[in-house]
Amino acid sequence: MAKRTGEKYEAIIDAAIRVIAENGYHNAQVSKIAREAKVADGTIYLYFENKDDMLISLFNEKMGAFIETVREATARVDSPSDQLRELMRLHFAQLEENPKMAIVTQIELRQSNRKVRQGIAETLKKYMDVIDDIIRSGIEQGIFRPDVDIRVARRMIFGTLDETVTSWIMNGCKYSLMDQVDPIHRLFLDGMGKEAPLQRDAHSEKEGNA
Amino acid sequence: MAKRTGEKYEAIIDAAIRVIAENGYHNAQVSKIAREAKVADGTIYLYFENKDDMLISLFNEKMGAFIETVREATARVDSPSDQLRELMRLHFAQLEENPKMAIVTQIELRQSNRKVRQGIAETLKKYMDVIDDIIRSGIEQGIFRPDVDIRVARRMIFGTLDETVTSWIMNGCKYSLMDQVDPIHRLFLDGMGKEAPLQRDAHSEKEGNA
DNA sequence: AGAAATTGAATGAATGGTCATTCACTAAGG
DNA sequence: CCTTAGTGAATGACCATTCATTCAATTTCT
Repeated sequence: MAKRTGEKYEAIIDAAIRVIAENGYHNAQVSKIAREAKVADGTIYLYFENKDDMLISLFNEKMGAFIETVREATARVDSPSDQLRELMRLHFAQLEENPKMAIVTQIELRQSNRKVRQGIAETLKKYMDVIDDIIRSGIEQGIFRPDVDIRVARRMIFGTLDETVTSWIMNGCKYSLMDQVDPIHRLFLDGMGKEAPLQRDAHSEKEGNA
Repeated sequence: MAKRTGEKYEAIIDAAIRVIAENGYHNAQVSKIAREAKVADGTIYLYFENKDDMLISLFNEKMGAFIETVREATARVDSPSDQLRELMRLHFAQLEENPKMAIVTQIELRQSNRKVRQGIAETLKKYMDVIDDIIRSGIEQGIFRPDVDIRVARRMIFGTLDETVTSWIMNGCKYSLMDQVDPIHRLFLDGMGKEAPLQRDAHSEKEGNA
């Protein structure tokens, strides 16, 4: 029971993406997905344990492939700064190319229940690890400041990409995400502050505040 | 019909926060919220149009008050850099102080349907405006680089704070959010890159890339 | 080869459980 | 005695999941 491959397996996953993106999570009934996949309701249960399992598989299948792509692409680049840019480009490209997938992962799947979110979290963790690796080698190679906290930087990077995409979707996918790569990359590397060493040292020296 | 004030009104909202935080959005039945508020199921419909309306009111009520606090606090500070720090401190303080509220706004309410999210978006927009104002005056006062795109910077700021809080919750609220204020603030202002003007100019000068 | 038996993928109507919402009723205050 | 706030059992809509049934393909038998 619950085959995890085959023509119908993929047809169902792709249909689920379309149905969820078009109708929203709460209106994505199993029967609607089945109809879109040109399959009977019951067939879905030959390929997935239940609806949750289908959603988790959907995410892991697509996100897993994406992470592999990012791993390969960043491995082909030397500078961690460029690796970061490459990751951002792929992140945006992937979602810009496939807005329905973007809607599903950025908006709709976040409405899922605890179990689904747990199944998703594991895969997401792998993406975080890719980001961590880039930051770590940036520090080791002396490209990034040695005192950046990897976890803090990772949350900034992921949080910014995520918010950028969410906001893009919420505004109807009108502009190009790819145009944002360089401004964001610059912001990550150089910050928004004017070069003013004195001002900066003032903060980092006193540290404690009420 | 649908009074939007009174003792019970607040009791219901507070009960909803507790029930949703403890049971998750999908197990927060109206009857459970009513019981927690020591009120009959039907009473909820004297104060709210329907369940959605209750959730939207919950968010707007609490978030609205928070935004007002931030507005007042940042108005008492001159430097946009410190205004930004103040906003971050309040953002983290508010959620650290009230983890149940944090769970509801960061995790559970994101599972709501389209209508709820729309109701929420409007209030969230006001928060974005506060962030925009800080960035804008930072640029005007020459504290921030004149070429930062306000929208890009805003998404970085909000996205980072949001991801930081979500990650804090997902890991069981074990560490202090407040400790993150300075490292993040530093990252926003100075970036993660080592001071290397030559490297930076390389990017900003050529611009286009395949 | 042809007939008969077996398999199991696929079907989709029926089921059962869950909840948001309603409304006929009660109680308290003026 | 009338009004208003509050009650909670009953209702009805919704939907994931099940399972008896179909049917095409494959295997076994004569």
